[in-house]
Amino acid sequence: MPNIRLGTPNWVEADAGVVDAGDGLGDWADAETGAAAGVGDWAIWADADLPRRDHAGWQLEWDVEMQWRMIACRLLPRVAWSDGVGTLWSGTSVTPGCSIACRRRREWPGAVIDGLDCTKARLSSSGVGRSTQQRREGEEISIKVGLCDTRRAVLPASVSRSRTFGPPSAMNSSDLGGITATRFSEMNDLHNERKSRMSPNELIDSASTDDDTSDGSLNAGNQAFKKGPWTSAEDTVLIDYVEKYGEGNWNAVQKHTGLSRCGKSCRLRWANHLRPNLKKGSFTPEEEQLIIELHAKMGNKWARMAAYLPGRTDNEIKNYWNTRIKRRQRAGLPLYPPNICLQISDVNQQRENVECSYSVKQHPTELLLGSNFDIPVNFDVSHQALSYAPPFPNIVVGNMHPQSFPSPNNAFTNPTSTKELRKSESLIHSIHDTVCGKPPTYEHVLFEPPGKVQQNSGLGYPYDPDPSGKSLAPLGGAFPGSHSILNGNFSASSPAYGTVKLELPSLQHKVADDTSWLACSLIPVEAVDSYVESPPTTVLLQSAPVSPRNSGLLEALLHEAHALGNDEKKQTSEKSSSSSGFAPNAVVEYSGVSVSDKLEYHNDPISPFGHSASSAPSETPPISGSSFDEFPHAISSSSKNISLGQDCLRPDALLGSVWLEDGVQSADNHSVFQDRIAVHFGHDFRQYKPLPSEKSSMLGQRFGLDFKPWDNMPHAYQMP
DNA sequence: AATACAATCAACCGCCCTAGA
DNA sequence: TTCTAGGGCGGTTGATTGTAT
Repeated sequence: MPNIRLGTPNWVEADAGVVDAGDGLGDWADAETGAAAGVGDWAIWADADLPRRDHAGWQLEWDVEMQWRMIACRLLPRVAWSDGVGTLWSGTSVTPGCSIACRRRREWPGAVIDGLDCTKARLSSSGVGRSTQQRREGEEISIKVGLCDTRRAVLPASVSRSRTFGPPSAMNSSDLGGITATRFSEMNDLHNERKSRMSPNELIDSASTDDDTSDGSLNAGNQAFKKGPWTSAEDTVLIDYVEKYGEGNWNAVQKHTGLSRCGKSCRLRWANHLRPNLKKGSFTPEEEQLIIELHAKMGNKWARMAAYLPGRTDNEIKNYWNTRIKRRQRAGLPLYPPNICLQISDVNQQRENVECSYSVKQHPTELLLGSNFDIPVNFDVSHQALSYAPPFPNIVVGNMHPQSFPSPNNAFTNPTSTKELRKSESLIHSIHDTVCGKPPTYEHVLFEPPGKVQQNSGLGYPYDPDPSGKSLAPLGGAFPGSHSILNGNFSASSPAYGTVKLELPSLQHKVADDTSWLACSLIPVEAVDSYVESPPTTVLLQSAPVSPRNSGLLEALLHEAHALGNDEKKQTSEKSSSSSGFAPNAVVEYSGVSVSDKLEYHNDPISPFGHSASSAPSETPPISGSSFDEFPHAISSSSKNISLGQDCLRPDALLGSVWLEDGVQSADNHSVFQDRIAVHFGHDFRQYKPLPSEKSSMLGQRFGLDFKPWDNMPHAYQMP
C-alpha cells in the first residue's frame, strides 16, 4: 500500500504553458454524455511529467472524506482525453504545469502530482470553472486536488472540508469501516517536513500567506489577525496547540504558537472543524428528525440542540435549519411534520389550563403551516372574546387576500435591511417613550384588515418590540422557550419587532388551494412582549393563509381550537363580569392599580408604522358568534378582525410564559420580567413562585423541560 | 456556453454571560 | 460594586458550488 506523500505546498506556481483549450474538450464531453457542454467543475489532469505510480485498481469512493489542496497551474497545450469510461489514466502522474481538461464529476483515481496523490481534482470557480474553453494559454488557474485514495482511506479525523479544501461530499470516518484514519498532518509528511524546517514564525507566515484574506483585525500586539478560511498549516498549528495545552484559553494560542488568529476564531475552528469525533457529511434522516423535534422544543437554540447530536456542531444545525426553512417555505410545505404538530398539539392541550390557553403562537395549526413568516395578519385583541368562527380567535384572514399583501411600495415590505428596521424600532421606542409615557394596552396588538396593512406601512412581518429578544419571554410560546412554532425560525433572541422576514412565501398565494392553509394567525409572543414592555404601535402580525377546508389533521386541530375557543369564550365572559381577569376592555385591578389605567389604548400618530385610528378598537369590530363558514368570507372581505384571547395578556399568562420559556435559563429573565411587570402593574410579583403541577410534570416529561405554572399567583392573575 | 439564481456553509460579528481581579 | 477578559451563542455575511434556463 503506497504511502501518500505530499510534496507540494498549497500553491504551486506552475511553469508557464499554453493551452489548447478547444482541443478535446468537446470530444471529452461527447465521449461521456454526447452533450456539448462537457466542461465543468472536475478537472482531469494529465500530461505526466513525473514518474508514474501505479494505482491501478484503486476505486474512488466518492463520499470518502478527502483532503484538498489548492494548486495553481498554468495550462499547457495538451488537453487530457477521456477514455470514455471515467477512469482516466489511473496512475497517471501530473505535474504542475500540467494540461487540464474539465468535466463534471470526473473521477480520476491515482493521479500523482509531484508526489501528491490525487484521486480527484476539482477546478475552483475562480479558475477554469465552467468555461474551460475560454481559458487562454498560459492563464493561471487554481485547482483543488483531492488527496485521497480509498484503500489508504486518508480520512483525518480532525481535518475536514473547508471552504478552501472541502470536497463536495464527505462522510464520517465510521462509515469507512476498518479504514485507518490518518491525520492530514501525518499524511502530509513532505509538507510538514518542509514546514518543520521553518521557524515558528516562518510557519505562520507560510500559513498566513496561503491566502490573501487578512484584514485589519489586530491582536494585542497590534499584529493583524488573519481572517478568512483556515489553511491546513494553521489547522496543524492549532491542533498541535490543543494537543499540547488542551482546549480553552484560546487567546493564548497566538501567544504560544504565533498563529495570527484571534481566540474566537481558534475556538470556532477547533469546535467546528478540528476537534475529534466531529461528524461530517449530510445529516441522516434520524438526525434530521431529531433536529426538527429539538427545534420544536427549543427554538433556535443551536448549541443546545447540538448537545443532542454528537459530532454535530451548532453551526451545522443552524445552517441545516435555515436551509430547511427556505426550502420548505419555497415549496409551501409545513415546516414541521404532522407528527410533530400532533405532539405539540397534545402538549398544548395539556398546557391549556396552565397558561394562556389561547396563546396563538402555540396553536397546533401553526405548526402545520410551518411558515407564517410573511403573511400579514393583524390582530385585534381589544374587544373580541374568543369565538369559534373563525376557529382561531383574533384572526383576520382577510389579508390573506393577495391584495392585502404588503405593498411593494411599503418600506416594510421590502426593507433595505434589518438594521434599518431596527433603527425604526429604536425610533418607535423612543417616540413612544417620549410621547406616550405609558405602556400600551393590548389593543396595540391588533389584527388589521388587509387594506390597513398597507396603510400601516404594510408591515406584514413579525414585529418584535424587544430587539434584544431577551428581556421578555414569549407569551404562550408553542413550547417553553420556543418561538419556533411560529415560523420555525423565530429566534427567542432574535429581534422581530421591526425585523422582518424578507421573503414572501409561496404559501401566500395558496389561498385557493383546498389542501393548503389554515387560517392561523397567531399572535407572536413578541407582540405581547411589545405590549408589556411598552412599544407604542400597533403590532402587525402575520400568519398563514386560510383554507376553509383542511385535512383531517387540520380539522382535528380546528376542532380542538374550537373547543378551546368556546371554553375560552365562556371563561372570558365569566371573567368579564367579575373583572377578575383580562376580559376585553375589562378593568383588572390589583393592588389598587387599574390595569386599564395602565394599559390604555395607544394610537401613536407618530409611529413610523403609521397605524392610525384604523387600528383602534372602535374601528375593528370583532367577529362574534361567527362560524367556520365565515372563513371564506373573511378571506375575501379582508376586513374582519378577531380578537385575541384575552388571557394571553393576563399577567399570569405573561409571567407564566416567561417562566415556561426555559426552565433552566429563565430565572434571570423571569426576574427581569417581573420587574417590568411590576413597573407596569405596580406590584412585585417576586413573592409568587411557580409551583410544580401535574400538568407541568407531564409537559416536563414530554419535553424534558422545566415547566412551572404559576399556581400561587394572586387570584386576579390566576388562570381559571 | 453563458448566465442567473439558489443553495451551501465556513467564518465573522455582535451581544451576552460569567468569573475573577 | 465595577471593570475586564474569556468564552459562548445566535445571527449574518460572503465565497463557493450547484442547478436551471
